[in-house]
Amino acid sequence: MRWTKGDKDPPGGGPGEPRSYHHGNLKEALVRAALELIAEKGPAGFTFADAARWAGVSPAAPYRHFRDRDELIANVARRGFELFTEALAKAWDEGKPELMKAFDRLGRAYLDFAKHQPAYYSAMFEAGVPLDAEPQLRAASEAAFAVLRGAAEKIVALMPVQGRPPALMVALHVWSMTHGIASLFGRGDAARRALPMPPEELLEAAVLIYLRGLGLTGNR
Amino acid sequence: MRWTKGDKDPPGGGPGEPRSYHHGNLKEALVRAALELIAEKGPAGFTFADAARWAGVSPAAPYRHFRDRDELIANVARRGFELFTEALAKAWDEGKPELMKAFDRLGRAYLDFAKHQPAYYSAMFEAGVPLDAEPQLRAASEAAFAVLRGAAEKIVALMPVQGRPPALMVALHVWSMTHGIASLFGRGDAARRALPMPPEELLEAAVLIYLRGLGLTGNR
DNA sequence: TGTACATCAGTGAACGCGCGTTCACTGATGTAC
DNA sequence: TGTACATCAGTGAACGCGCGTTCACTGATGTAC
Repeated sequence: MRWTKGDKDPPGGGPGEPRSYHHGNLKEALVRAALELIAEKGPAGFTFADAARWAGVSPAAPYRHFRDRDELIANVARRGFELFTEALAKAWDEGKPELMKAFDRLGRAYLDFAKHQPAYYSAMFEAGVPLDAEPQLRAASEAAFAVLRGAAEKIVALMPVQGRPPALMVALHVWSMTHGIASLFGRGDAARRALPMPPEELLEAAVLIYLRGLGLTGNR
Repeated sequence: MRWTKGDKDPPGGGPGEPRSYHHGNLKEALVRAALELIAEKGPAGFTFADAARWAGVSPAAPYRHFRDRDELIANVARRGFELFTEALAKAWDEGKPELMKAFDRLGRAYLDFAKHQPAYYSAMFEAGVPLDAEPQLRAASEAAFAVLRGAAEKIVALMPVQGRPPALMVALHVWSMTHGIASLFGRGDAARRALPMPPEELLEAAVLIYLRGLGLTGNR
């Protein structure tokens, strides 16, 4: 799931670099352009022509790779979900070595992604991309949620069978809380509010209180 | 805090209606146009000229009332926060007659606003309006949060002094959770996910579990 | 190894369009007397 | 009550601009023989 420029990329992956008549990697360059431009001005803040300009090609060139701007953004969203899934799965690491610690890592990984990949996050959650705008987009989005849900299942299994809450509900609660914190406070963005504590701590406290409410003491 | 068309409005408040040379209520009509258009196509989905067309005036007319599109949206956001504050305060009703029930009403009012005033909600939270884009915008936004915070203070006061959590933190948690649910599931929008239960119930369950985690039993 | 050819990614010029913004203007309204 | 005038909200024509999209084209690359 590479999204940074690799060693073997030909020249021309970024603005201003000289290149031959054929770009050689324009599709990737357009995705990178979209990421740069979204990060700068939001998902609505750039045009197809902007992306072409950023990649150093003529305004007609992107049509060889994407039908239109929406298809480009949907592609970015799909890649975003794939990276997101990977990041979450890595943080969760199947709950090893200790479920509660792993669950905390999972939440932090979520916030971390929103903070450090704001362009992907924006394309995934804020650009209004319909989930059927691109093959595999829905599947990629579901895969990300599946990590959360799998974690919730293991957490819930710590509880006695009677009164055990549905894992799906727990997953939705944690997702909502985390997404809410990420949206309201997670980015350095001028429209957001200031916080008296880092978002990671706000989230950690919330999850601890929530899990205590479910009857988990948090010390195992 | 009127935002619907009142009895005394002159003709011309909406598209297609005949009117005299002077519109008479163009500023309000432009705000309504923005709301309609945001609801239809999102906060980035309309232009200043669109708003003028919707209100039935020439494209130059809006300049008598707003410097540019951003000022129009910021105005919508401020009005949104004012309505939001009013709706939340009314639902909370100072915790009467019973704190827990009132707190539940507060959460529902939040979701209700996001659902039934998606255009305002969008302008307030998703349009990227800087809080200093309009006089009173920041104050209006803080007033809304103050309702939540005041409620959290009363809830926290139910607990014994030792181990009482900061009310600010509780307010932030509830705000994040509610905003998260509203963003992910709260609107009928195609980009959003389906839910196995109504968002109101999802929120209610989350808040109950959370408050239980704080040591509140929920039966008083 | 060299040559001919097919493929295909990117060019650049062109188009119609709608937007943002300005301007001198005009017509409705309100008010002083 | 009527009239003259000031005010001001909205007009409509105009402008430059950048966008999305198309098109016949061109030049680089790969491959069959």
